[in-house]
Order: sequence, then C-alpha cells, then structure tokens
Amino acid sequence: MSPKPKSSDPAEAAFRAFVRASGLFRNRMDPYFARYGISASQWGVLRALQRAENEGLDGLQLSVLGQRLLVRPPSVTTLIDRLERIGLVSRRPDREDQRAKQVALTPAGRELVARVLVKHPAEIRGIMGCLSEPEQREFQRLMERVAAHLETSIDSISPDPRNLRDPRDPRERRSAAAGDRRP
Amino acid sequence: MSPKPKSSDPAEAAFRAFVRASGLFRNRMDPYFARYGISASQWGVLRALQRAENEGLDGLQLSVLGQRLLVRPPSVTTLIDRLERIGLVSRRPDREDQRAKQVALTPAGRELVARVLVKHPAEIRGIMGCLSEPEQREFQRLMERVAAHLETSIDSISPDPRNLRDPRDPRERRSAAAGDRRP
DNA sequence: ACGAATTAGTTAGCACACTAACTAAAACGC
DNA sequence: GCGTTTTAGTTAGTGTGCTAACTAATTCGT
Repeated sequence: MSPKPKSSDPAEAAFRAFVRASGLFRNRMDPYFARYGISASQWGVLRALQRAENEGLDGLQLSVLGQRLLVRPPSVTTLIDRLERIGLVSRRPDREDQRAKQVALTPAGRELVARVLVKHPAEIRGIMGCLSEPEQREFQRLMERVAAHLETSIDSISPDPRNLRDPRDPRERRSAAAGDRRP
Repeated sequence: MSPKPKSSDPAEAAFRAFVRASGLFRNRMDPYFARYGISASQWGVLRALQRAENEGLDGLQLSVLGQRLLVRPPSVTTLIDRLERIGLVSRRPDREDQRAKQVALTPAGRELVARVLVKHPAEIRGIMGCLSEPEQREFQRLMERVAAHLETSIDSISPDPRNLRDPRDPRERRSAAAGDRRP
C-alpha cells in the first residue's frame, strides 16, 4: 500500500484519545469506589448531597441530582433506591411541592463520605499527577471548553430533558437509508 | 469562615472537568449512534473489525476485541451476541485455536460501517471543533499522557488482564530503558 | 376558577458493564 | 506422556444507564 496517513486529522486523533482515556478512567475508578462498597455513580450522589449540606441545604430533589450527575429521572430513582436500601441516604417529602422529594445523607452516609474524602485527594493526584501543574490547568481549560460546547450543542440533560418535544428538528431526519434496525 | 478557596487544587479541578466532559460526551454520542440502530459500544466493535479488514485480517478474536475496547470477556460475549443477532457480525471458529472464535463483519455490517463513516468526520468536528488545531493537538497529547499513566498504574484490561507474564519475554532486546509505550 | 399543559417521580423493559464461577482447549512442567 | 496451569469463551446474577409510558401534583391560559 501507499503512504496512507492514518491519523492526519488532529480532531479525530484527539477524539480517539479522549475515548480511550475515558475508558481507562472508568476502569480505574470503579474498583476504587468498590472498596467502599459503592459505585462511582453512587459516589456522585453522596458527594452532591454533602456539598448541599455544606451550603446549608438539608436535601436535594431527585430532579436536581439528575441535572448535576447528567443522568435522567429513571436512573436517579433506581440510584436512590439502592442508596436508601443500604442506608446511606433517605427520601423525605418536600414541604413546598407535594410531588417532589428531598434526598439527604443519613448519618451512615455522612460518615462514609468523610471516610472516602480522606483518601480522595491522593487518588486524584494518583491520576492527574502525571501532568505538571500548568498542564493540569490546561487540561482543565480544554475540558471545560469542550464541555461547554457539548452543553450548548446538545441540551442533553442539564436544562431539562423532557422539553425537547419540538417536532421541527432541523437536523437530519432519521436517515433510514439502507437498513432500519430497531423499530 | 475565612476565605476558603474551594478549588485551589488544579488536579481536582481538572479531574472534575474530565468527569463532566465524559458525561456530556456520552450523552452526545449515544443518540448519534442510536440513529443507526446501534450503540456506541457496538460501533466500537464494528470499527475495530473494519480496521482489521483494512489490515488484511479476516476477523478478530473476542479477546482481542476486549483489549481494544477496554471491556472484559463477558461484556464482549453479550456485545457480539447482539451484533450477531441483528446480522452485523458473524462468529466463526478459529482454525488454529479450537477454543477461540473469529468475529468478522457481515456484508450488512460492512455496509453500515461505510454509511456511518460518511458522517463521522463531521460529527467529530462538531465536538472537537470548539478547539483550534493546536489546542486539539494539545488535548490529544494530554489525554494520551493520562491514558498512558492509567495504563501502567492499573493493568486494567489493555495489556491483557490474564497473562501477566513473567520476565522471560523473548523480545526483551529492545530499548526498554525509558518510556515504552505500547507493545 | 377550571381544564390543559407541564413537571416530579416511578414503573416496565432493554442494553451494557462488571465479578464469580464454569467448560473446554492449549501450553507448561516434569 | 500426563497432570497442572493458563487461556478463550460463556453463563448467572447484579448495578447503572436509557426510552416509553404512567400517576400525581402544580402551573398556565383563558
């Protein structure tokens, strides 16, 4: 074969590196949190609730949690179900909105968060420590740029997932060119 | 309390930006591939098989796919099960190893890959296009640095989880001095 | 004020990741 | 050669994500 430039496109190369790093990242974090008997997603919930406490709130609505964690309502429900079952959070009715519920840490949940937080800075540095401080800042800057762009291009979850009922989607309409797989 | 710098740690800020960008990224890619009736993971399989074809191979073992996609054997099995069920790939026995199987694209799979690849560069630029070319290259560099570091710290899946072979590797001649990237 | 639309949350059903435990074939080790 | 160990792949069971469809409460429009 002739000189076939395999990765001449910097965008694609960056894309691929991102995908790969994300996979490795997940493979690293999952066992880390498993040592505490929780999943990475569950940790996200606990941390969000702890931050809420630090801001003087005594709970968060499920919908707020979903927006923060970039997860849709049914996933939040099952996530909280399990955390409640293992006694780390509790659901309480929201006084001001009868259909909403406030989720808060239990004492056991608070204690687990504290226990994880002791080790957390070391774990984070164990991952990001391969970059110098200026590189870490650049890394952050580029990540936030991409994230901000994704946030505007797709309003995936952050604003509210269910208001996307606009039938006038200017984008490609359900290609269905050669073979339509799943109905 | 006094001035409590909440994010003075660049490592943690970078870490959080990475987590958030990964979530947004997933939320963007999932519906993209759904338009073709496949998942992002399934696309990973199809693309890997197409690359193998381009290198003259007529299939890949499940274990090789698992290493490339950073996924463990049971996940590969179910992934291939479904792709086989919808007729995009096929399993064939491996001539040289009776316990292994070769997975290859079917004509329908090949056709779908071609159809996706037409739109793929635009999709990638739609995501990475918010960065300039030099930024894309820097993004790639930092990602690969972090990935390489994760790869060595955890031998999660990439090298091969199950054969942590002993020091008598036949091709130990090379310059194993500094940073050896990928075998 | 009262019916329609929106919002909070759940349920049902599917896809995909994992670990643990299994079968079967290949590679070692003596 | 023959038994042990390793490797390829699958099965069973769990956790997390999704969409679609539902209930119940709130808000909006007139």
